[in-house]
Amino acid sequence: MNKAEILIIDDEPQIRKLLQINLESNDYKVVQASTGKEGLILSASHPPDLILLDIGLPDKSGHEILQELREWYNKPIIILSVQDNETDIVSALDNGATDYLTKPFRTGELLARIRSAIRRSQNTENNSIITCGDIEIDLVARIVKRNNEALKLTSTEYNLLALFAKNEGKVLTHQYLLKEIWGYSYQTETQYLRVFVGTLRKKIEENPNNPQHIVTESGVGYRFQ
Amino acid sequence: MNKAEILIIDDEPQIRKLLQINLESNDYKVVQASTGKEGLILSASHPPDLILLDIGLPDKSGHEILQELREWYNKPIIILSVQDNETDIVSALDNGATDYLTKPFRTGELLARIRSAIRRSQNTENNSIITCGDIEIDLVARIVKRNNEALKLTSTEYNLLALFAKNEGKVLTHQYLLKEIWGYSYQTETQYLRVFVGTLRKKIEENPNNPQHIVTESGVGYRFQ
DNA sequence: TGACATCTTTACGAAATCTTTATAACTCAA
DNA sequence: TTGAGTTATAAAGATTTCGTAAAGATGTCA
Repeated sequence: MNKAEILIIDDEPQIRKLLQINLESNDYKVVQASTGKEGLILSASHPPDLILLDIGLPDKSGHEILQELREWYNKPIIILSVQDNETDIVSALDNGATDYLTKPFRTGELLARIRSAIRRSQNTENNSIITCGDIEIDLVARIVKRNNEALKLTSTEYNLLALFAKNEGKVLTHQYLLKEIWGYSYQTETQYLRVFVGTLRKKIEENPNNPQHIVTESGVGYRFQ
Repeated sequence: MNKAEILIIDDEPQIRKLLQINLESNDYKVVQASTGKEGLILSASHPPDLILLDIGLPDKSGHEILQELREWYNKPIIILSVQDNETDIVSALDNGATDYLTKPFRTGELLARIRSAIRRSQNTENNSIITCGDIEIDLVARIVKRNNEALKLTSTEYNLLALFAKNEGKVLTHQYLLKEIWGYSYQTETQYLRVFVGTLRKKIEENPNNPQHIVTESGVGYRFQ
């Protein structure tokens, strides 16, 4: 199998160098762009398997690059952001970013997220039965099983869980979840989410106080895994 | 035994070719149609054992084809859909689709779903008698027995029960049930369902107050098991 | 026509679910 | 350690959905 190819779009040479060394030593092929414009051209001329995009770029803001990319590019885009900029992260996720990392990041985490994003994008097939650990969701029969035992979920609980499962491993923002389940005008009702995530955890988690499936991403949203 | 025959209705030649190669190498006979209209004609002149239907067809929408097919064709119809079009999938299932796959799909999964759909349809076909716990339904003779004792059901009650039994374990939405039993224009008359489910439960359940066969899925529909 | 079976409609209490509120627990940085 | 911001949990209140009985409507058949 060929090496997976990763495009880095970041204006800081040190960061690019650091990423390059880490990624190449883990058997990825690396392409670099120091501006958003250059990144767009490179990705169009030879689409990479994954893009690492700094959201704080100087020429065009990273957000614009993200939107332009997403008009045609549907492989993973992982956002790099300085810490303490949750608004950036949330809006990037809402605009189709696959995942995010805050600088400075641990390389172990970086590699793990890259692996997971690439794996998911290769398994694009969208099952009508989704299995995730001890949880199994039959989207046609509308049945959820845990350790092969059927669970009783209300309609909203089921819809929420199904949405999570279809986006396994990916952070879903509060806004996105609310919009998908309750509708456009409910995007501020985050308390609904807390309540329903709570009841779901009671039903699907071994230990609801230490959830393994529905993980909280504070300030951003939730992640199902 | 003869080869099972599969009709592909899809406007993209590459997809048809891909499917054809995979299916033929797994000992299915393949017939192809590039438009919905052609598919309807072919299926009518020589009914296949299973239909693969692209929901995003150009001439008539796949949804219309599905509806027309389901007026007389009761073998499996598996929907092919592009990813991320949940509304399409849900409405296809409501209109009687057996299962669905999103493009791009892994061929292993495709074959598994085809096998499973054909197996199920042969069961209900050859047996013509569906057994479910203490309930036994003879679809040819239109006779229902409970603990080997014949039950007296009205025509509507029987139709409803037979529809449930053919979809054992699967949640059937109010919409779907109403459309199948009463017709397209009755999709909002959920009260009919309550009344008839009530009388059915009195006849087939050990304890109608705690139904084991016809389970209600609040806000969604009912499930037979 | 009238008896009978069946279907449709209405009404209302019961049950399930959703929404809201209150409060506790947690997290992170000053 | 405190305090602001965020999240979790429980429980009360509101709303929706469901089940049942029964009355009215329709149709069938002798």
